[in-house]
Amino acid sequence: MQSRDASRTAARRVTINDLADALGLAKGTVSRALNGYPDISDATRARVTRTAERMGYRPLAQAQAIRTGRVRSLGLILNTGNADLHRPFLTDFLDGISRAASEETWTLTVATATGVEDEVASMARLIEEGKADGFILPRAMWEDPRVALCRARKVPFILYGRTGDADDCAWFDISGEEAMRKAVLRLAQFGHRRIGFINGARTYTYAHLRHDGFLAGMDEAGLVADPAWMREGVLDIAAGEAAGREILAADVPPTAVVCALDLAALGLYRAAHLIGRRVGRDLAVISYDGIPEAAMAEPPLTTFAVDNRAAGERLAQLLIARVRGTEPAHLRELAPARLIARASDILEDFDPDAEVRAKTNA
Amino acid sequence: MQSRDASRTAARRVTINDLADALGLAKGTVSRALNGYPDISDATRARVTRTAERMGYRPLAQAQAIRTGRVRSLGLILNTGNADLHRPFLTDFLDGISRAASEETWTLTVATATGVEDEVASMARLIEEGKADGFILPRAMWEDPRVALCRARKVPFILYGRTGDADDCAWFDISGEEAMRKAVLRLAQFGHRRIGFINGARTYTYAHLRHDGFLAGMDEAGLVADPAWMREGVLDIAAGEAAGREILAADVPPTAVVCALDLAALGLYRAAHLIGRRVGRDLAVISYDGIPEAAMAEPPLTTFAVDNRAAGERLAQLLIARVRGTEPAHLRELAPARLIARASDILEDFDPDAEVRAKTNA
DNA sequence: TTTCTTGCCGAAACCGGTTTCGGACCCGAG
DNA sequence: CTCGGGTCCGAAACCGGTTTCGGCAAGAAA
Repeated sequence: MQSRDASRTAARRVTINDLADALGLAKGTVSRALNGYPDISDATRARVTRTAERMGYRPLAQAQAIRTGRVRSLGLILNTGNADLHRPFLTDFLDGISRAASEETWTLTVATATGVEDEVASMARLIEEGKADGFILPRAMWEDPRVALCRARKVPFILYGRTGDADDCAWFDISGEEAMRKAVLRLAQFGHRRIGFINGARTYTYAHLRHDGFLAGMDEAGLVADPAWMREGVLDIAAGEAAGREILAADVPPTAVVCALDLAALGLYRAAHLIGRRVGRDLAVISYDGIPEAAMAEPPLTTFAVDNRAAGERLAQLLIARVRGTEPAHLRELAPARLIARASDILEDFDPDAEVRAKTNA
Repeated sequence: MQSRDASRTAARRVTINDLADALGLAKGTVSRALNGYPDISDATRARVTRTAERMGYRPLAQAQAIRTGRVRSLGLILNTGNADLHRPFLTDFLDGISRAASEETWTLTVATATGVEDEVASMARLIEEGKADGFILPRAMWEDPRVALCRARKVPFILYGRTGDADDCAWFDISGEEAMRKAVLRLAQFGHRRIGFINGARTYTYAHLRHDGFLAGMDEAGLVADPAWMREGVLDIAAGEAAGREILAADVPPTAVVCALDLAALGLYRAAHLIGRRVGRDLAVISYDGIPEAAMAEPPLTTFAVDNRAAGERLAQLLIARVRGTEPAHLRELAPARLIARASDILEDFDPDAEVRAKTNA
């Protein structure tokens, strides 16, 4: 009996007409009852919803969309050229988005692109075919062409990160600047006075923010940021190694380095290893991102972890609200990164005073 | 409520009615011209397509879908519980699918799930709301409930991998059995006679196939597979380490091990390290998957690499063909894995004869 | 010339929903 | 008893496409 039922319902789905017929109501009435219109009596509404449930009625998303203009789908373009996306970041992020979307019976439409212009083209296609109601824009850039496109087409969007001109932007971000500030203060508290900084690329907004955070921390600790210990534009391990070698080769090298990305820190590990300095003994490192490799590194890397699943969830929720009409100004959230204290930032035999003496002698 | 609605303020799009008006034709005629119906003159068709192009007309996907029953979207459910998906596998895979889909102006709808029953539920929802025309089912299982669902609902699907009862299944797979066979023959050629095997979990079809491939290779090389050197159900590094310790602790341990997954091999590295055996000197290892960590391992791991981007592309193409009506029997493809010979399988001072002597003496 | 094709297009139904509009019915006030 | 005002629902338009059906005109066959 079950199998016969299954095959019969598989052939034809339950439409709103079937429901209306079964209830003896007009299909418009059924629709209004289901969508919470106030001109339907409570008794009728209850009867409709109950029967709909019993008959297994599911409105066809695209049929609704044609009238409402909304497919209940979030658009996400993954930039293949972006090294970040190769990390587990992606699974968590997708899971968060998808989970929050499901909660509202929305879905996630994914496309990939190589390079920014390709990304914009993919978005344009999704918009033109009406396949997405809005977009999640990860890795916000300082000047973001994706934002320009959304503005021009008047398509809702939400940034993961912030952007230069964010007047009409909804966004969600992790406070990288706060993390960098805390990293500096933590190192200063351990007695470090010569603290370096390896930053990401300034095309992304986060690099500006983390830079500011680093400086704020230095300022607050009464320390001076020395350009000889600072590098930027570092996005992968190789670049991190190169930057690390430069910094560690300074006349007076830093005793601690803050990294804006875990990958940069992992590169710094290599650089230190090459010149015989040991992270966790001769050199303190605090980083940011919380990638799994950081825990596997030797010594395990102290880092500010980002919960990308939670971020994805929140982004999806905010974007749905945006599509439904909430003003962008009300859709801005900043969440903290969480410090995972491991072994890379505490030097076993570090003597601040020795550092002071060394500095004085020099 | 509507005036605040962000998506309603979007610029008005060019509809087929606008096109028909501009051309002085009936909208049905325009539709048929655009969709290649034979009862439209070439002259008219040319005029229509040209004007459509000029006016920037893009048919609204969901409006077409309501009549045709197809949204031109591929469904993909990512199982978060599956460790495989945490690897870069995912980015490449998504990129391949999305690329092939774009080629046909299809899109990719992604959902996530934890556990198999959740996965099936997510699929059901997408089907009921008509958000996907068919599904790509990665990591085919020997008995696959996702296949059961698709069969019951008569929804097209394609397997990445094979399944037990594949009568009406379209599938694409990499020949893991062939790779395992070649791995054994390669090791045998290097002089190994005691070859072990660490397999994945039998819930997945690939484990059956790779097991068969291993045995075929052993048979072909005139060698005997010893259960003492074989383990299965290994899906991550920890399990690989455990299996490796057991195998290497055998009375007569193997001189070489074939692994069905790189993660298992990486675990085996650890096990060998713990008991003082060194991969690449005392122990030969060949594996399968081609994850980036394999290249970073010490020594670099010889492995059969899978091109997941290409697989994604092909899967998308085959699924689209399936949705369009091609018989499943014509949609089955087997592609080879590519051997990446590195340093883990060639022992610097390996002496097969010494092995023979040792065996004889024992 | 008549009739039968054939090519080509218009008109309208249709898909499964949403939304607008108007009217029947009931109730209380005048 | 009548009239005004809510409540609640039916009917129909509408969304943007696809597909069916039928008819007109031109050319071919009789």
